[in-house]
Amino acid sequence: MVTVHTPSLLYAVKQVELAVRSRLDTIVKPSKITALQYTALTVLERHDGISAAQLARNSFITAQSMADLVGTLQRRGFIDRRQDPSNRRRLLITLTEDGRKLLAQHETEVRALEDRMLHGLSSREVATLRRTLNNCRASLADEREE
Amino acid sequence: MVTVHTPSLLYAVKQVELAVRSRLDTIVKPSKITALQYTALTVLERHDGISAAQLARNSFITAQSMADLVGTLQRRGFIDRRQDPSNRRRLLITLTEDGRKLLAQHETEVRALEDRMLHGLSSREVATLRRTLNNCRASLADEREE
DNA sequence: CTCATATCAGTAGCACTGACATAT
DNA sequence: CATATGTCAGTGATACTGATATGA
Repeated sequence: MVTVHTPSLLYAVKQVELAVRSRLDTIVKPSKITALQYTALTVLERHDGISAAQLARNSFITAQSMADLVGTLQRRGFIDRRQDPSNRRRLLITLTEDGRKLLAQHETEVRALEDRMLHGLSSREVATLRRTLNNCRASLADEREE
Repeated sequence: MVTVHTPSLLYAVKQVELAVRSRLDTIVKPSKITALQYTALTVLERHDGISAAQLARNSFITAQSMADLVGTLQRRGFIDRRQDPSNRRRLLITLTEDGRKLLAQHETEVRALEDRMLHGLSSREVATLRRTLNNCRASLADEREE
């Protein structure tokens, strides 16, 4: 019989993400959006004027997949896109007022969700988690290691 | 200061998960399975004789969604299901020899992926990450807080 | 010409709700 | 009766490949 030692940390990350998505979906469901769409809006809030292609690279998915997501958010009126003056091929994304309202609408509950996730952890442990996760993300994104 | 506090840790977890899924999909693609299917097999390896319903609860998805995944793995011959002698309604899942072979086939690369994710972290930091993620998962799963 | 960006078309996997049968 | 498990049907999202057009 073949026995394999499974990489439990890859799974631990997945587990937390699954739990977060489940809870987040419940929170934003009244607004008829998904957890992924909500998360994309929070990214756009922090990266105003980004393009869909940049967003796709940042999210480790194809430009085509991101186009779907962005198209949905635009049709729903949560984002606007306008040509980059310095490169007419690029369409820069900005949140609309409706988009910002949507984020504000769920802000309290989402923050409570994060607090719940971090329940029982010291501020030092939270800081370490943040730093460690950013490190993991950077290591996985590093093209030189491919 | 009028700064909207965005829940950056929820996003940090999502980012790492996206990166892992992207890399893992590439690794297991030659076997014509997805990262999620592979991950499910690693869970079954550690929880032999679990039911699909239990697996669904553990993964924060519906029993119907899990039935899809389990059905695929069974059709592909990676798992078997047999009636629980103590409850004929339940179907207990076990890995087949093919399932174990599949896991063994990608073991080295998947372990390397985890090592890559943890690159630059001390063994102490890795231990802390493991403990912290388990804590996050437990806090999010806790029904009493709903 | 090459590269990046955006898009269209088609396909597959994933996850949901609702309904239903069966076993405890 | 209620509860848990499994399944079927239908729908929507997510993400992929391949092809195409356009601009730097």
